[in-house]
Amino acid sequence: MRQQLPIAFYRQQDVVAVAKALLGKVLSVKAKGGYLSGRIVETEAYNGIQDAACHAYGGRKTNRTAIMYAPGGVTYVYLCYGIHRLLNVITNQAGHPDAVLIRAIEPLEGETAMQVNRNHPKGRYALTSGPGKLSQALGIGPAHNGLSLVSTEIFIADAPCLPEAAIGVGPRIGVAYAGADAALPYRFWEKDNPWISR
DNA sequence: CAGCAGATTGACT
DNA sequence: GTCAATCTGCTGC
Repeated sequence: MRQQLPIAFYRQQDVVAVAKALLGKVLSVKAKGGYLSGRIVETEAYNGIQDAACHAYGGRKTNRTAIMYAPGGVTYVYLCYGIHRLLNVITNQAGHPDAVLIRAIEPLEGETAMQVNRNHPKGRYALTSGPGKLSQALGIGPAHNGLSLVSTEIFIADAPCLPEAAIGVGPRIGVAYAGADAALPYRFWEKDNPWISR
């Protein structure tokens, strides 16, 4: 197993740089019978209080989003549409509610267990190719909200950054309501990887 | 307190 | 292509 990313990685101030750097790294979650893990192949950056697409836009703070104001290096698991859980990584210093949404991974360890979690084996690439799908596949739930990423429960292992030429860049998904901020190129993915979302 | 929309997905026309 | 599922939180009465 590779080494965990240090806490300093998450506390960088440029959330966009962190979102790009996370591509190719390996997300691991402890589960019954061992770890479930996968390469991160798609991310989105949410740039704190100045980003209209971010839950903490304008300094909003609720029970749900309070964890975003913690120092970087913890998880933020958000329940979307009352059904789907979206896994975020909180970045930057305390009081700066920046986050990186993990949108898709490529399974490495425990793919069979992920299929059991998903209970919907319709096509191999449907397993983890979306933020709600990957959370379900990894068994991520409310109990995973606010956990430290420097732990044995859930962590991200280091790996070489992708070459610039292998990274696709574009606007984020599902944030059309955010006005001008919806067009920002804050979504990153590994080109030609079949596990990215649609 | 009611109504509504949302960082999604899967089933159906 | 459309639409429902179902919880959080914002807006307005």
